[in-house]
Amino acid sequence: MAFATKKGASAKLRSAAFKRVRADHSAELAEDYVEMIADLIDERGEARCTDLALRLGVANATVVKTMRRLQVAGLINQEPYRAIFLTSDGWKMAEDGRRRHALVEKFLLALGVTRETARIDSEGIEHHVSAETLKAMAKFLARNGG
Amino acid sequence: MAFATKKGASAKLRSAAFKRVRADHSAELAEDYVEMIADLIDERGEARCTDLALRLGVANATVVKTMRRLQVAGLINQEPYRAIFLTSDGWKMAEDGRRRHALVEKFLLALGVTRETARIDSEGIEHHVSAETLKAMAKFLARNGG
DNA sequence: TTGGAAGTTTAGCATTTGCTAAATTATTTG
DNA sequence: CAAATAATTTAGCAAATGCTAAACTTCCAA
Repeated sequence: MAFATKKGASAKLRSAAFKRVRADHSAELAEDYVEMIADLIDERGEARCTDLALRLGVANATVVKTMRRLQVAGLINQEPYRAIFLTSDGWKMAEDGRRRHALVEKFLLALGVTRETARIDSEGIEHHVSAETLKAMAKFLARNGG
Repeated sequence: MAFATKKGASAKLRSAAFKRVRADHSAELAEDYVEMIADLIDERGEARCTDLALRLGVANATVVKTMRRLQVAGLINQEPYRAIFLTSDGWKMAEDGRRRHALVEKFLLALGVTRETARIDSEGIEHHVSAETLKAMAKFLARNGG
């Protein structure tokens, strides 16, 4: 090591944040898919791969592959060539996501950004907001006409 | 298609947000690495793979591989077995990241979360905050003792 | 009831991002 | 200065996430 400075302890603390971000990313995609499946079921009675692909902006085959992973993860159920259903774990995740998403979006609106920006930014932000920060956002909303 | 509902136009709009998130993710890693290289150079005079690996919580070989990509992207310069230097593009990215990062972290603190949460959440959030939202955060800070 | 359009799946590929183990180079020290 | 220690690189692997093209089902309509 070129410069013998203290490290180790502080570095380990620091690295924890990055590890959390990396872990978030794996969960993130599952959450987005599951949330959208829930939306489709509510809006039109069933969720189909094609609709998912269209809304997420990915290819059909990508959705299919992801569905297999989600099934293995116990979040959805699907028979070949049939519509997609959420398991109870899936519904729980979807509803958690929706709640968080809605709150972040409302918060951004209350902060004064445009509707469009709130919609886009909340999509990226929602997965990285801890329970504590979420609570602080809720408190802010309560104070500022949520 | 099972239920003939309007789609297409609204779906394309919707999918844009997800596409932005996916695009953000590719940039995100580069930004984290570059920002940390800048920190190391400022703190201790040079940036070494080992220190990066320690702080980011990844294996050494992972850093090396990423360095090659960053070099191809024109963000860093490095001779074999030597320290890492930022190009001017690299410095620009690092400074952008630092500014955004610091602002988001201060904003979270002003919102009332603990120091630790602000540190961790800002790490994940900073990459998904648009210029407009950033400006709104700055305005909030100006009003609320930033 | 059957033929074609629409939807789904499979196969095969690429990239990113991580890992461990082994080989190589630099540095420090006895 | 040579041996030991530390740092770096290479090689080879794996998983996640994306793609296109081709094959297969399903379903509606003539």
